[in-house]
Amino acid sequence: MVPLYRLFDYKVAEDFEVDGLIPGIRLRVPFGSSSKIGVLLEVGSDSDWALDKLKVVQEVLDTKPLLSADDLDFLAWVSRYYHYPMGEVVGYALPVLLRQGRQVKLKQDQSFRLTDLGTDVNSMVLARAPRQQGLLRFMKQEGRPIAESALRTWHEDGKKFMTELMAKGYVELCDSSAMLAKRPEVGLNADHVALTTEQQQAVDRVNESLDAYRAFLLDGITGSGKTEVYMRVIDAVISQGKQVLVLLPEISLTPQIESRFRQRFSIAIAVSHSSLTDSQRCQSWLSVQHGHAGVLLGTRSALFNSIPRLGLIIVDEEHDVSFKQQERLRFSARDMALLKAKKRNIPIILGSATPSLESLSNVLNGRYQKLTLTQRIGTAVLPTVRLLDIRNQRLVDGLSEPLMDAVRKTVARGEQVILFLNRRGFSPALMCHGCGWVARCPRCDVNLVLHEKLGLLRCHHCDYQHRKSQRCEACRCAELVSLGIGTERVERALVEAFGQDQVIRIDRDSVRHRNDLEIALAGIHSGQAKVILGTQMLSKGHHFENVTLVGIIDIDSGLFSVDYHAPERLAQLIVQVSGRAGRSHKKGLVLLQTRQPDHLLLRTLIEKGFAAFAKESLLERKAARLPPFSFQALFRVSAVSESLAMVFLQQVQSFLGPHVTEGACVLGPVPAPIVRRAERFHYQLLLQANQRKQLHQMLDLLVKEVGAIKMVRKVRWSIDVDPVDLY
DNA sequence: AGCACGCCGACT
DNA sequence: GTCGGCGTGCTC
Repeated sequence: MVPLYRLFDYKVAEDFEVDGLIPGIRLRVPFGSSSKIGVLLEVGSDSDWALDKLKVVQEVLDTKPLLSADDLDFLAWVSRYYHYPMGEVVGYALPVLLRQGRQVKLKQDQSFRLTDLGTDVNSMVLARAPRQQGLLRFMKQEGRPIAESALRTWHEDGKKFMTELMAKGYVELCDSSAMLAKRPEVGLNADHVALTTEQQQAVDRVNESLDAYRAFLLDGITGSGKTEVYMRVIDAVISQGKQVLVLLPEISLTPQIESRFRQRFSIAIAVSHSSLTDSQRCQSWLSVQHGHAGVLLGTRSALFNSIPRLGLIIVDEEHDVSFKQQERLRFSARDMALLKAKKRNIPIILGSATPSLESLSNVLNGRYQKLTLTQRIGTAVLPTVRLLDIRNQRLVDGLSEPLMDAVRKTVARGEQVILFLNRRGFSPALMCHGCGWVARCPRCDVNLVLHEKLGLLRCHHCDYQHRKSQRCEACRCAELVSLGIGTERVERALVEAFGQDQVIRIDRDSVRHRNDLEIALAGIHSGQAKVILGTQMLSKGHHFENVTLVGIIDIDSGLFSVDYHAPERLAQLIVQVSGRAGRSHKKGLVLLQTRQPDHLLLRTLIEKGFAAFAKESLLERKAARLPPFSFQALFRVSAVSESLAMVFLQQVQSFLGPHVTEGACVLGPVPAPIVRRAERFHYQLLLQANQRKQLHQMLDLLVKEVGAIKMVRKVRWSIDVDPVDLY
């Protein structure tokens, strides 16, 4: 598994038993001066290389393939689509331990059940061991065996307490495979929850086409019960003996869904995300690959798990940008999930309250079937969303008087406020009043952000930082002005108004570690903090009961960003935070500060909702003769010297000229961290093309061509394809 | 990506 | 003399 754009041929000894050579097995092979683990992709009798120059396979590591023909086909497609070395892509599909060539056995997931003694005994005998008592009660309540893996979600040390109970003779081990083979007849309470008509229709639609590819967009507002729909469909799929892949955008969302699923399904559930240890991850991978786990719940990398009996894919919060990996293999898990579903000929559900425009466009052109949930479950009321016209308003540190007034009133009522500002630091630019000099990053094409408290100027792209001096670095005069506002500056203003202990700031600077966030969230839940200020970080997955006012400090920058996805992201944010304000007991208020109160898209969003906004946006794009979705390829070119990088870029540009039909080539330094000296020169080349085929042809040619540019062999590139009209 | 090989400066 | 810095090229 090497990061090279080609494959390597090997031979085996003549008397070798060839039957064991099935694509997908691991091999140990000599490579250069060392040896490496490789995955067998193809078996053949000839080679482009001279046969006597081929080296001999050292060891066959598996008897059964770890990756099926389907998997390899999918990986090859990914490799081609993103122009990323096959070796690396295959590496993504295997957990670290297997990649290292280790022999790992799937540990049998043990299950525990009550003995007769345990069933009869009164749990009060364990009064002095509350945890054991709790566990015993839990098991009685469940009335079925509990798998060891499920025990861990009950309590961190669940296994320990179970061992104690076993020693006392209240529980015993039982065969978990027998238990997993069929669903217990005893339905769990969740099954008794009646579905709304809409939910039932959605479930029925999907269930009608469980045996063929079909893409569904489950468009349901916050609190409309999407998860319940997922669970019903999953139930139908696993009772056919098939497996389900559920992709979630972030780790923080996995535990809640995991526990809901575990309560609901008796079949083994595997989870996969970055905070597992290598060994846990490997076990989880194997349990899915062996077909033991019926559901795989994970973040974007779970897409690469080998899932032999895959029967359904669910992508929850499909609009979320974290489905797109922004490093190395820049794949979009959402797009590749669609591809996988298509290739396996199985249904896929994309769920969201604020679907991506790509999805909505695909609904319009008939490629996806839309399932809509409009009713909220329970009593939650949607808040009022209002534009706050700040034209001619005096802003103090980004806050207008009407907004501050609303904040004060809310706090006075003993309720909480969330304010959003998507910019960290004190101010996004530092300028000299005397000569106009602006602090800029020496490595990137961006302004440095002032972090006042730390006395630093920082680059938010590459983490470059240096001390802020009192004088202008160009003319040495002392009149430096901070332009624009960041969270730090707003925090200062809020602290002045409400006092230190009433205000809490949540952004990447204030919460460095996982624990920091938990402490901050605890401070919010306890009600001590009245005004919560944060970046996007705060907008996902957290529910605060007492928040009745949400303010977004600056929405205009989202309307006029160079990124043409910015308006929909803004709209998604607004809808998302609206779901956070005033739950259950009280109607909330969402205030949006803007100087564009008549902006068509904004008005549409607020008056008619997200669906109308999206429709309008699509029409607007059409009117502007923009393709609904263009391709963008991003090359990160790193070369040993700037002049070599330039040579490469010129070659590429002249080469691309005739192949790009529409849209410009943008050439320039890319903001990127400097890792090693040799990677000093990063350039990005942004391409837009109308047709996927053309772009791919172009990239193929380019890859060949780059090999021919002798001078710049050290150039490395990665290609980032923007969401496309895939199926 | 690793790793070897090879070419130059500064050390016991 | 040779140790080790990194620039260059190769991996079936």
